[in-house]
Amino acid sequence: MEKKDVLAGLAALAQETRLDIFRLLVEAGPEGRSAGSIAEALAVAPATLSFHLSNLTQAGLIVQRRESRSLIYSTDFDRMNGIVGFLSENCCGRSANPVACVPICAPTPEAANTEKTAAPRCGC
Amino acid sequence: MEKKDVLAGLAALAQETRLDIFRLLVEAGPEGRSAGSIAEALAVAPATLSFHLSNLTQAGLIVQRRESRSLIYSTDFDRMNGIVGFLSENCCGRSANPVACVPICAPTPEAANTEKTAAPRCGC
DNA sequence: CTGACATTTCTATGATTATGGAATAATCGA
DNA sequence: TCGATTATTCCATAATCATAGAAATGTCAG
Repeated sequence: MEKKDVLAGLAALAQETRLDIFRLLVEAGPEGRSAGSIAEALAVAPATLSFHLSNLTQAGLIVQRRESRSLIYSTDFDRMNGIVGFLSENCCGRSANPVACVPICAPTPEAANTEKTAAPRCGC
Repeated sequence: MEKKDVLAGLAALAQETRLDIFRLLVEAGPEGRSAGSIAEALAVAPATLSFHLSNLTQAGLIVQRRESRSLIYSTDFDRMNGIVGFLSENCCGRSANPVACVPICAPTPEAANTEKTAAPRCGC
């Protein structure tokens, strides 16, 4: 994960409407939701929603697929995890006080087993 | 963790200089670094650095303490974890496909034992 | 092909943010 | 107290971003 990608992701999430959209899609899971359904749920004007969806998509946080006349959006969990991993990289210089930094973000043991290429995480 | 706090945190991190500062402080751990040391490491003008440090502090991501003439800054890991937790709340409607959302951010088993008031995390 | 629907792109406006020079404030050794 | 050190606040300028109306695009049913 490169810094500019992380910056784009954080900038995308640092806006109330987009944060609402993202959380709605996290909740929706892999099935996702249509643009119209999101617009209705959040009471946002279509043009405004489209602007934000485009922003989130360019940041790589969500992906789009077409289903008939609707465009369905869903979150890209890998990208999200990459951003979190970037923030905790080299935590405490990879040593020092474990109390302070262990919680930041470590995969669960089950997840670690099935994981392909995990980004470096702070386990200190 | 309230939405406005999460937004402030994300907005603070969504800026290159501040992201650099934050990561430097994550690496430094609980000991932290002085403003001057940060300015030198990142080659940022004092007024500009101060602006960004103030921003990060107001967002609650870093804390300040005085040590003689220097102001020492260090990260607030709890706040960081709260933000990550907020992003993954209600992941996949608390059920559904575990493959998709498990990795987002779950505390390690050891951390879970010693934890006081953990924010809700996505373990699906 | 036509009309209805779902969503995006275009465009203009108003609002927020980053930068760094200069001045100010806090701390400390002599 | 004086001067040096460390860092912040003030200020003006330049740049970026959010919003939503109107027009355009893509999809489909009949």
